Amino acid sequence: MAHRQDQQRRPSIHDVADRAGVSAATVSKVLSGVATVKQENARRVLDAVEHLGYRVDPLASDMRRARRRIIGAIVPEFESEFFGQMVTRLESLAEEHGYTLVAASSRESEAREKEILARMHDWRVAGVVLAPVRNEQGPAAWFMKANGMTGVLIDRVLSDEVFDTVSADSAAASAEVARELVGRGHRRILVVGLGVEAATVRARLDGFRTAALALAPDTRIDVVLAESDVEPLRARLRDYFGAWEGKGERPTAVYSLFLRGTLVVLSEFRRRGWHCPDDISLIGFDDAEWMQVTWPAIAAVVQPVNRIAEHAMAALFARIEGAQGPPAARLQPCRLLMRDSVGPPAGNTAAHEGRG
Amino acid sequence: MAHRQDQQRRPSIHDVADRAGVSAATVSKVLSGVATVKQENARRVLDAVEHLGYRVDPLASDMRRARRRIIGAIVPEFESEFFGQMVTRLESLAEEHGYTLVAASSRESEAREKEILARMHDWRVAGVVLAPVRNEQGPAAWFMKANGMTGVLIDRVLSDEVFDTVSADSAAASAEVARELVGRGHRRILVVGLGVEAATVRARLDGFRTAALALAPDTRIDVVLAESDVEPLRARLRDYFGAWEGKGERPTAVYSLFLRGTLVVLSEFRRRGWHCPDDISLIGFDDAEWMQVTWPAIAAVVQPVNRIAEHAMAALFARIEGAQGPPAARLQPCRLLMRDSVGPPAGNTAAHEGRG
DNA sequence: CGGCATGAGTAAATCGATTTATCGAGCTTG
DNA sequence: CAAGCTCGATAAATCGATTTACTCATGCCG
Repeated sequence: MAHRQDQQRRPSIHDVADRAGVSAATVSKVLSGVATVKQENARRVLDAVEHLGYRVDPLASDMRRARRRIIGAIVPEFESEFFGQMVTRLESLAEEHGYTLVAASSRESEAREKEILARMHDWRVAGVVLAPVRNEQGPAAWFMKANGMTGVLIDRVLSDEVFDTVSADSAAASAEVARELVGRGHRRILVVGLGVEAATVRARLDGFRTAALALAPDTRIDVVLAESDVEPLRARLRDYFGAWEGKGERPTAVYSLFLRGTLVVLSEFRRRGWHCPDDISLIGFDDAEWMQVTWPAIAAVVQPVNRIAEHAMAALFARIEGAQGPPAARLQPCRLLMRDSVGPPAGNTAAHEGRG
Repeated sequence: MAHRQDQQRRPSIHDVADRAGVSAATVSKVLSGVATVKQENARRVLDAVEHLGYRVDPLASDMRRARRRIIGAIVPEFESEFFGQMVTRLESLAEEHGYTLVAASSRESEAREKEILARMHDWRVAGVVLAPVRNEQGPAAWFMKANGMTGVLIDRVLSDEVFDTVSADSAAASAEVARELVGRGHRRILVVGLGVEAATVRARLDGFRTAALALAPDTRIDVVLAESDVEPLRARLRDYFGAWEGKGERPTAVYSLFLRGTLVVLSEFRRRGWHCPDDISLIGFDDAEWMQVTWPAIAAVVQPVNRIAEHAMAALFARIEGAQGPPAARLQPCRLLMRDSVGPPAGNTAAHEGRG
């Protein structure tokens, strides 16, 4: 009668112990599968658990151990398909290992990124999967190092001398894009990139440039850099294409290094009345569901989201379980999805002038 | 010398107490802003906190109270813009109240939904924001009721006799769509809907039908229902339009009740070489960034994501703080974004009057 | 038979904070 | 001067589980 748990209070391990006529320690042993418990007692404990609907309180359970059964994930945003899928996959993997995933979005702010990390440190997470806003040199990664946290960096990152990194092989994918475009005869190509100092984005550009020039040294590559916001980018593109007005030789193909860039480029084409691939070819880094239904469908580099998530978690759990050795920098291959937006250069046969 | 925290161990409240020459209880009081502490001691405590870089362990701090400072959020998926934005906003709001948001995705499975809920119950979350897979009658909502959990239901939900609900006013938005289409002269309209028993989706259909028939009783409305998967839906649409082959009077407008439906409809148009709005008009429930850059831009109903999140959190915190009273069912108005995909019926350039 | 290993179980310490009950000092009041 | 009160501070209980250290049998062996 001393313990009544039928009201609001959830049953605790002591309620189970009382009902089974054993001590709390024994209950704990049964539930954690320690062998040194009499059959009879184990049965009584399990009966009591069943009857009371007892479930371990993960918070209390984690109290005693230095690292809790929680994995933190930090992504720049939840809104994109890429990070949405990423978080989903990370969540599954964490659960499979008996961990709870706590995800947070840095909203493209390094300050916030560090704050979140500090909070996760407060939570004594066992490990963190960090997709940094900029690159591996940000304050967040620094914080993780300074506090001896266990973590893995993904996506906008190439390698690090403390943490394992996993990302898409941007350079290789870009080289393949170069092969496709140059191979079809394009010699004037516009690359739309992010102004951010992300190592990955730089790799996308360099990979493309190197491969294109190797295939055809006379290839002329223009680069327009912009922030990720729609409006400034739109303005810069307008200026860029405006400058070609009247002159004959504008680019015959555009390679956008990031998703929103592809979106804005496409809408600029529409504004000018240009059609792919007749007037100009378009290919983008990063795929999205809508790209199949635009007219025409847009060719794209598909990032191996799932494989990145899987390798990141594998590396993280290895470190959590004490794996030593130098940090590994892993690159996952992308898939190039050619669609109707890419064709041979427009001006090859007849002069093609879009009106601006 | 007894306590050394400089190694790996984070400083605990006792380390702070030692350094400040007071007891742990006093430190706790200072940090929680209780007034009955001497100035001098408070200063010493704060100095020690500063010097040691002490931060409260939220897990330990939450141990004693029945409800922890955690809010759970469950959404069907992370990949869509809608739920991505939703989680982002919920996260901000939770943080503003000093709570941590733990988000999980049910991946459109009611079984998983219930599992997640059980886990959150284990975590003794203070409250849950649940966007159910189907509607308010699922096993998850039932579980919440059975366990006396505090929660708010959002999105695919109209009202509930236990929990507050917040969702977009689908019916009103659909009525407005009807006004736009019927007003432009459309009398044969195809509605593409989900087969799921979601109250909201039903409301979208009913709202549209009622309004359309009220405006023009001779309006003919066809309905194609499908699951959310792309392929079956594509097949059903192919069949539907195929049946009109040769016959003259196929629908002049399509209203899709969900985002992926809009996507598939558009790609079916493309396959048939139909162009919006000349050959057929298209408008969809739910907006996405890509809809501005398709050719033409697609008209859409914009859901008030942020407002839904805000009202949901407000209601939730009110309940957490003990607000009584009957559950409220709140509907947030949508915004209709007319774009180029909607025009007068094909072959009816002049008259906005129906044929009667 | 004494000594030692082994098996089964439990009391109590522990994790890091919060909260309750208590205590001592200083001050007022009858 | 004793009783009563206030203020500030603290020891100890508490939250719910895990783990350590210890007890008590029992069994085996020399």
